[in-house]
Amino acid sequence: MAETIKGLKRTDYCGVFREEDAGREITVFGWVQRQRDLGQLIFVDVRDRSGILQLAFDEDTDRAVFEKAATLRSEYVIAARGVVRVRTSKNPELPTGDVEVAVQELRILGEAETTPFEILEDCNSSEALRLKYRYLDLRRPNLQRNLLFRHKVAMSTRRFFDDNGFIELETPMMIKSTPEGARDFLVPSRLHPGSFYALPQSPQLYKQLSMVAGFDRYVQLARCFRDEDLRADRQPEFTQIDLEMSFVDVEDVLDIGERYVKTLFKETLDVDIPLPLPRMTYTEAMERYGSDKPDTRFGMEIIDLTDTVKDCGFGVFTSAIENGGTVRALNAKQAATVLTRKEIDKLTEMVRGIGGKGLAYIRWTADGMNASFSKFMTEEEMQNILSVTGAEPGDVVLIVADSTKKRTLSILGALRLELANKLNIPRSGYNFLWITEFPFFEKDEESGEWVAMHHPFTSPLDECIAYLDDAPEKVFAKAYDLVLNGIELASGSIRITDPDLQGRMFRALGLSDEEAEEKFGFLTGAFRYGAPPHGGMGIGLDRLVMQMLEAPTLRDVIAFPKVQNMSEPMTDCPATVDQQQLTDLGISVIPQEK
RNA sequence: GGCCCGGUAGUUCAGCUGGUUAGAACGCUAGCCUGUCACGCUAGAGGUCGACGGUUCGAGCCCGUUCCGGGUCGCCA
Repeated sequence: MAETIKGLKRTDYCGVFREEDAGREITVFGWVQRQRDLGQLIFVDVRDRSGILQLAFDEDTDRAVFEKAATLRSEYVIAARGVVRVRTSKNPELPTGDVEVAVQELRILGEAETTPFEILEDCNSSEALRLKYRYLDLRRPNLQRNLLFRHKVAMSTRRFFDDNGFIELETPMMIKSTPEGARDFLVPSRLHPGSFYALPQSPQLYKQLSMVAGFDRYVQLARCFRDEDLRADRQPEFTQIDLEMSFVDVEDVLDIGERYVKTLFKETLDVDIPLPLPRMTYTEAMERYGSDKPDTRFGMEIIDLTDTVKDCGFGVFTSAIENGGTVRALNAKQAATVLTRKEIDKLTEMVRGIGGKGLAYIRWTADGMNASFSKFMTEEEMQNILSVTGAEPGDVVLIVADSTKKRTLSILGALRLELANKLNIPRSGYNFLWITEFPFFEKDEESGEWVAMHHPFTSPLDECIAYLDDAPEKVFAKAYDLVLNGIELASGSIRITDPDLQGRMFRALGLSDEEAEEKFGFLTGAFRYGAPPHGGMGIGLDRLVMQMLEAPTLRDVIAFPKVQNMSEPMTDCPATVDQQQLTDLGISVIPQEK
């Protein structure tokens, strides 16, 4: 039977005690990390969120207290009152290792069964098990640290934006579904059978309306929802630092964004981020790194071989070029020992898996040079490739040819990251990069139609408006992403506020006036009553914290995350509901075929 | 939905070419122990080898199906 807390008040957290506290009478609460019973002497490590403190029970301890200490087991919740004293044998491993508490009063506030896994810093139990007992997993010091750090990030964020005149508004969680983009989570309406709310993918439209409403600067630590498959860096439910500013252009938003990043990293990590952050246009990022979120902590940039090989004898290269494509390469410096034929075959498989036709290579070892296409090339043509790629003995040159430039580049972008992993290229530090001037439209590979790359409220660059109707490929957007070490951290844009331009935008995307009115009439309607020019962005808080802590997955920085099949192992949701609940909502569930 | 990897005590794993009663470490239980701190020592308990079916004299091991978990691609304006 557990004892009560009556009459006890905590004086300190466990982790704070040092030698100068000796002699103090204190009371602590916590969980038993470990009990070491030496017969006439018992030590108990008690743990709370601040750390671990040793309790000591010996010949001077009251007999009843001593006997109670003997019954303590791991993870019991206890209260201890006693006097801090300097240890006879100190433990340099522990911040509190110079002291211990001679316990005068001990209470067992809650007993504990043997836990399914040990509550240890380096727990090697499977994540599946730990997620089922997430409340135990969260007791581990590393997750405690991660979530306390996340709290500090959130506090620093709110302080920064408050200091800069932003107002936090709460936008609704039950909104109108707009089926463009990611799939919405739907919430049925009882009062309107057959009608549904959606959970927001972002507060986009509401924050724009708050600009129309005159709040001028808005920020929100906003929960967002997307019904798409999970990844290590993607959860269906996530938090965005969502902001919007009136009377600004691209420069103003980037300025706030980078001053925020600098302040945050200084306050929480004591890391200096030099400003201004580097910038690169989307086109340049694709050409150099084959990605719109390049990891710039290492080089290995993409090399253009199109001119070099356009007249060569290798049909794979020349036909790609003749079909409007391109030939590009990576030079994996000094990789010949790691990239054996077998490894290159694996890379070829990977390339095929992501839509490439194949992978040509030159492997230059001590035994000489071996190229997959050498028999199609003259000596001079080979030499040209070597000189353009800067190849030297020990290098492996990997070449992709494809009839579309975008595919060539993105395959090499993926290959570049794979190579960095395989070759263990050192990557450290925090490399921020703004990616600017995104294309406005992209061609859907299947339908061949132009679709908006961002949401349709993104403003084109001023000088591109002229091309809107006739040359969509020439239209670039006032859109920008913030990339950190190859991960997209933030994304934003300057919005369209001119109703005429917005109408042209919708038409360019194939939306009829009626459809546009039906879907977004409330927004375009608002813009007819005086809309300030505005823009903003959303910063992924979870990803930001994950990067700052160098955590391998988002699950390490979210208290109660979902797993790959979008369930939560602890509560076992989603789950079926009572038939009556469905009836009330006017919903019948179609049995799913296996 | 496709592909890859995995599933054996509470936990992490080992288990040979298919062959007796499936092992180890940690944890757990009990006893001993006055300076431990991953305490030590002694003893003990603990298993539907994910599930189903097949091959075989014999299956943890081979085959098929299936379930579960992780990663990845599709997807994520």
